[in-house]
Amino acid sequence: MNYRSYAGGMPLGKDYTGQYCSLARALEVVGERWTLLILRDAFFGVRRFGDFAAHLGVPRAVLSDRLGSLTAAGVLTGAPGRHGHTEYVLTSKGLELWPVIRTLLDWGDEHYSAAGPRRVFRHGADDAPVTTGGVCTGCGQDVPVTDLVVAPGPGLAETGATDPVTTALATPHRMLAPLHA
Amino acid sequence: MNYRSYAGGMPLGKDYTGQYCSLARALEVVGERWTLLILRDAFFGVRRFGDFAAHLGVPRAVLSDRLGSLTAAGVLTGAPGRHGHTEYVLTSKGLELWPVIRTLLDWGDEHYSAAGPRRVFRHGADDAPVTTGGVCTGCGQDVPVTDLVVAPGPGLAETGATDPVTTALATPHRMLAPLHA
DNA sequence: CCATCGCAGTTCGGTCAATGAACTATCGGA
DNA sequence: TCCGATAGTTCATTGACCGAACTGCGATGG
Repeated sequence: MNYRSYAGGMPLGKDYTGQYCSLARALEVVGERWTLLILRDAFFGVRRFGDFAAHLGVPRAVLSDRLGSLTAAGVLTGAPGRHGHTEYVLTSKGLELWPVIRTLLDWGDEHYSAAGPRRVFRHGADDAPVTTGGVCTGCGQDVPVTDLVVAPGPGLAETGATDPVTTALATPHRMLAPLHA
Repeated sequence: MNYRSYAGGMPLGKDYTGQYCSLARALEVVGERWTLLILRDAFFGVRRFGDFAAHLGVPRAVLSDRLGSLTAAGVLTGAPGRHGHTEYVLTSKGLELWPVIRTLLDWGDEHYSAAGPRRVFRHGADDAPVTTGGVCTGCGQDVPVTDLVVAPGPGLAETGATDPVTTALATPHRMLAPLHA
């Protein structure tokens, strides 16, 4: 059986036909090159095509394709924004991907960042660190991603990058808050 | 043996140069096509080249490349097995990827499996379900992946597949226990 | 001791996606 | 209406993926 029929075609050539596993289904949606990095930026508040392109260095054709696939899959929604430009915002289905990104991020910090985490996450309410599992070490509550603040960690190196996204992320920042207010 | 060496070049065309983020580093290791499915099978106890190939339907050249990359990255280790064949086993670094696979699996079950989870995970000691976060709903303990039992869930469809891995996974099975005893 | 079998991994030609640069389209404002 | 900024497309090149066939090796058995 061929699952190329979700929403008018799987993300180009990246399906896993024959795998009857929810991991395979999930990877058909978020498993392509660049996709999780795009979503990470979306969690950080990036909403505009040009900001994704500048921050990620992804070819514009690929970015266009990925934003379209994610929108078709219901992970992002393309709302008309302030100046007539489309704004790509995470849906509730997309927000549920946060644990995936958080666990991968932590694994990368653990094994590929000798100087410690590159970014740290705190509870906006009491500024205490939040564990991988999403529990605030201060108040003990389960913190939804909308209440998280991301800040530079000890392992974050100077990059010299000057794009708006990198600049905005150099200071603590509430997750999902749009970079362009 | 074709281990595309990690020193002197990231895994061909799959690097994310310029991204100073641990997510990008992690994706360079586990973000390529098929890689997470290979690791999922490794958690399920698959250790042999032919079993991976038969269960996943991945081209053998790609499988060979991925197993080599993962071994070079220290996620798998290639120990000589029973009959002179190499056995690919997860290292401790690889075991730490379980939360990543578990969260993705749950997201896929949630959104792409109307009949419920395709597989369920229980605590081997008391047979109670274990949450996404790894906590046993029976005893409340944090259950390491080595103490998990995976069993078919309500959403698991009949596939007609007859390969050894699919067959072995049709009944409850301790995670990481080798399929070929 | 040699033939055979099963499994591991490589080779190879065709196909398809990623890349990067240049180009076009569209909207808002002066 | 003209202009500048941003979004998204086109296109030739490069490289990864695919699938099938092939090679090589250790174990088995007559």
